[in-house]
Amino acid sequence: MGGGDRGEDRGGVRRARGGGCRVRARSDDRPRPRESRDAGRRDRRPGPPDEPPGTRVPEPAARRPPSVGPGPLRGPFFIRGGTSQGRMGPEEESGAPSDASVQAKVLAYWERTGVPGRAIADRPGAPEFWFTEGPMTANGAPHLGHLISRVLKDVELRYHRMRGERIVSSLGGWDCHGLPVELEIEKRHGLKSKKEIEAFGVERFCEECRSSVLEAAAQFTEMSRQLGFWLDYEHAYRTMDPGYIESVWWSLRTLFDRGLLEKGHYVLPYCPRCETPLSSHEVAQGYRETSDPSVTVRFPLVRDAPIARELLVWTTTPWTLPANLLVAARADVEYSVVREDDGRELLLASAALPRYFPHGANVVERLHGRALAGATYRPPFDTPGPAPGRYRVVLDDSVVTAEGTGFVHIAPSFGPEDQRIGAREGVGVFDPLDGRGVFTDVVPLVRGRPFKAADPVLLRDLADRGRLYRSETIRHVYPFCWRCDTALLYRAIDSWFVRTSRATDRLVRHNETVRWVPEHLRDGRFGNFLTEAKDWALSRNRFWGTPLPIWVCPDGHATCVGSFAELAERLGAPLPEPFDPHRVAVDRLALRCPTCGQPARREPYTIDAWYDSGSAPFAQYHHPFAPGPFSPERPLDFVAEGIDQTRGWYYSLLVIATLLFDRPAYRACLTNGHVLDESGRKMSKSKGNAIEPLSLLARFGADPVRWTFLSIDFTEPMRLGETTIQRSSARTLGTLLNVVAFHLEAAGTELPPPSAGRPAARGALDRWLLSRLEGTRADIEAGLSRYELGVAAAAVRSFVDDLSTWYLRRSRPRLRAESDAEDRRAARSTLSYALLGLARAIAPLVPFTSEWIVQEVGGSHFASPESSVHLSGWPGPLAERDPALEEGMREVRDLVEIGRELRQRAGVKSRVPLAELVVFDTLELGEEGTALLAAEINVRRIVRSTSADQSSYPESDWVVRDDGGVLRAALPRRPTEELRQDGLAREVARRLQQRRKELGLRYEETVSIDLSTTGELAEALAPRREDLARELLAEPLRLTDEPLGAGPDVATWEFEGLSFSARVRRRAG
RNA sequence: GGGCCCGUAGCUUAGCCUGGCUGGAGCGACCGUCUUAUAAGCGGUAGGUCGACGGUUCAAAUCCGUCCGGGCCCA
Repeated sequence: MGGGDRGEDRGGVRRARGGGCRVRARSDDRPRPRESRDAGRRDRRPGPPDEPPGTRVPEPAARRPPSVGPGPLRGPFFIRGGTSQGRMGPEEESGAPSDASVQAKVLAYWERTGVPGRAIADRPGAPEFWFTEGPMTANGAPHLGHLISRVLKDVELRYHRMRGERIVSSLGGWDCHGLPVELEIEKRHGLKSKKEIEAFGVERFCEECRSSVLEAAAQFTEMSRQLGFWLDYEHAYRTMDPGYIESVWWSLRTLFDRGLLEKGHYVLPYCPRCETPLSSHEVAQGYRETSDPSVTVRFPLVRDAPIARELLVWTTTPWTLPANLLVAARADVEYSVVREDDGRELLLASAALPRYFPHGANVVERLHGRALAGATYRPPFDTPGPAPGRYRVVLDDSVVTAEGTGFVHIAPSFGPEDQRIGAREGVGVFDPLDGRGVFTDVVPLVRGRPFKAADPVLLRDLADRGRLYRSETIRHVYPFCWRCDTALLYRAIDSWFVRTSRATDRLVRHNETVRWVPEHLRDGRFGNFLTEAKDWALSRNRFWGTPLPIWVCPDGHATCVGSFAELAERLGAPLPEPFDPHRVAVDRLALRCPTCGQPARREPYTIDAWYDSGSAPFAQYHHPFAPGPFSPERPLDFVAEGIDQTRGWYYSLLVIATLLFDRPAYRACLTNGHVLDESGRKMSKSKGNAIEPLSLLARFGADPVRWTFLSIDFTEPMRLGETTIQRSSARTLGTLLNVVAFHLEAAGTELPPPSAGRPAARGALDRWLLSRLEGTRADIEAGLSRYELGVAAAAVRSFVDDLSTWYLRRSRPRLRAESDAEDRRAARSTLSYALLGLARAIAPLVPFTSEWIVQEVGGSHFASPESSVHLSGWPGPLAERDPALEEGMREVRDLVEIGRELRQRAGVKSRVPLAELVVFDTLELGEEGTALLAAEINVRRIVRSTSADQSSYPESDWVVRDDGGVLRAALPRRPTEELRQDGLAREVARRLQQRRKELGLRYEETVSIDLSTTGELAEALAPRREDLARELLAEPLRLTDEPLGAGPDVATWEFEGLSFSARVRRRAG
């Protein structure tokens, strides 16, 4: 869409392939041009582009960032029914995979097996979810704004697809027409004006526009591919296609017949460089602060009196003074006559006196505006020449005194109010500018000067003639062309209008039915805009756009053509084959006026490209000329774009739906804020702080980027940088990947089979995890159903946290070979089940990570498309919720925290066991809860006490947690001697484990250990030698009091005044 | 000049609609800690006029008003 890439460079990477012309008459069934077929076939090739078919992606290749930037044209990448090429070879050795390697692997799998095409395949008969992709401006390079709204759309579309719904439609879309594209071509050929374009050749110019669009589309498609944004790009709609244009014509004809499309001569914002008027919503995109003259000019009254009187008139546009025809005053405003030292008298509003005479003025008379009505004056320049009624003071209520002098200079060509007043007074118009905003011969003084450049010359002339009272410069906000950044001017011009002002109440009413996210937009920014809706200036004096299908005969009868068939009929001849309904081809066609029979010529306009994009819901189906699922009664269920589209696509969609079908355009509207850099500044190429989507995706992978957008509040302006992405993705996605990696490694070949189903979990920890899993699934479902994506993300974050820091932490021994077989199986199947369930529930959010988990934990290892999570349905309830259990576990975890605090206060490290923890008056923890608590804080037993009597726990022997007089728990200050020795053994074991790790030993590898120590430590170790050996997988573990001597495999440790040394050796074999 | 949004610890923020528990949490800092998944986890410490002022109320981060600051949009 047009609004997307304001301020971005348009110098996209140019690819050598020319744009094949796809244009043909609608009856034409010839195959597509070669180029797009080639592009398609390319991607049909199995495996990643750089690999021969069917080979495994080697590790190093997976670590390399996916290729971006200049490269071969990829073309549409979602090919339906792609072939499967067998499985990918064995899994990586060990350790958690990086996001980038996950992404590369999953992407290759999808493209090899055609999963995306199958996932988005049409499902006739299924419940429908109506959506339309806002057509992307096929121009310039994608930026972060494109990226984020595509993430939001993709999440919702995936969710609804998983629910079994039929997405109407899943087509991608390209906004092909309009100034952005034209500017690109102008730049490429150094064209400076419309005249030069005409000399260049309009047909050739349009042809270049067309191919430029096709080239730019490739970059956007690549971004979507890397992001995992699944739409049907192969059949993407394009606003320049003949069928699309015919649908737009049909809609314009409908409006024309209803009297809602009319020609007028009104003052409109006008870009002198582009030589075309702009619509108010385009102007809205281009305001910025600038410096302008602020001048006050003397307008001498023509009067029959000895004392000269002069009106003071203020303006910020001196260049409009040569077009002055009237001065407006207000009847009920009081004006003062101020006598100057030289005897001349000045008139200005009394309210303006402080601004002009801060130190007081010699006011000789006061009068009201009405007394001045009809007074004549000498104009600042005499260019327009005399005519009846000119150069008079007229009265108008639009005059204000908050700024200026209370006298308003009226140039009917150059302002909406001016035009109205001029028309009322019948003084005609006078426009001394040509189409480029350059003064013509009628003002010799500034002939040939662009309007702004005339200011200094005109001011100097006024000063020379003593007519300039005051000249200053002000900073104020002024509109500039949103595309070429030229200062706009307001001028009267012929234009075709869509009469939106006649539908204001319906626009407002329809908007009230929309679910806006964030909600405040409905009645706030967007709602306000609707209530002041002005007529939509539709026509553009340009080349590359949908031609306005209106022909006018010399008598002024206008004929609006609503289809190609009608055009042929009115032409009395078949249309040329192939027919390209763009300028030149269409301009050539002269109709016979149906009213008077005279030849009629087409109005030489194109239409606002925003009208094209607002027609997308029906025009993408070539409605009403081709059969399709579109229904005039049904609004879209969902659209999502950036906040800038409140004045862009959201608006044009609503206007067109209202005028054409008298219904809202969409039911829900998800809107994201702008992306700022890390210090809160706007991103722009010129500032060098812009982040390119493709490089971002290459560096971090799609899911970390997606996750970041979902985790921050995307409805407000977002600060975003690399650290933001690193942090938010490491925290949740990184943790999740590590949980999976741990599970896979610990389970090894004993990974539960994929068909295992819901485990019959008996243990509290397992049941707790499943209960939490189901709660999470339900929260995600609720969030996505209400378009509250942040709610879904928060639920995932909290679950992953619990999964990692509590379930896995407490289950590590169970998951390894250390526990009994049944418990081990229970833990593994529970974890597998939870990971697979979670993966399905987060598939819409992080499709790559989700797919990887399902493939690896599910055991299908990227073998077939059938196993893809994205072809599975949205999960129903995954387990029983058990609120009491969740609450009990909360209590256990609270007590763990308390226990740790008590340990810290007692100064006893966790690895030194203590005899007991006494807990008071808490929930029933159950046997398992008690065991978890005891294990986690390393006490031999938990004692539950109901007598909260502090005196039983003297401070000399106990540390006590006391919450405002209520005892929670008590812990002995010191271990018993035996426990202390246990602790010492732990110290030794911990250090030797560390040593094992340093030596790079795997868990199951056995070692031989010679351990030398004396005294207290030897005493502690001797009786615990067997346990120690088992734990360290040491065969043998030899204890000695002889020094071990030196050697590279001997290490010595000291702690708490004790020391030992050990020789740890890997056992051969 | 108008409209909308935002303002809570150095940073990111929850809580505000529907007033009441000691204003929670994450990052960062510091001290300590964890028998080997993690850029991790855990305990503790420091860090808050909840933008300012006024009002309503027994009670205000929360409701109302005014103002200040920032952002976006419009004129």
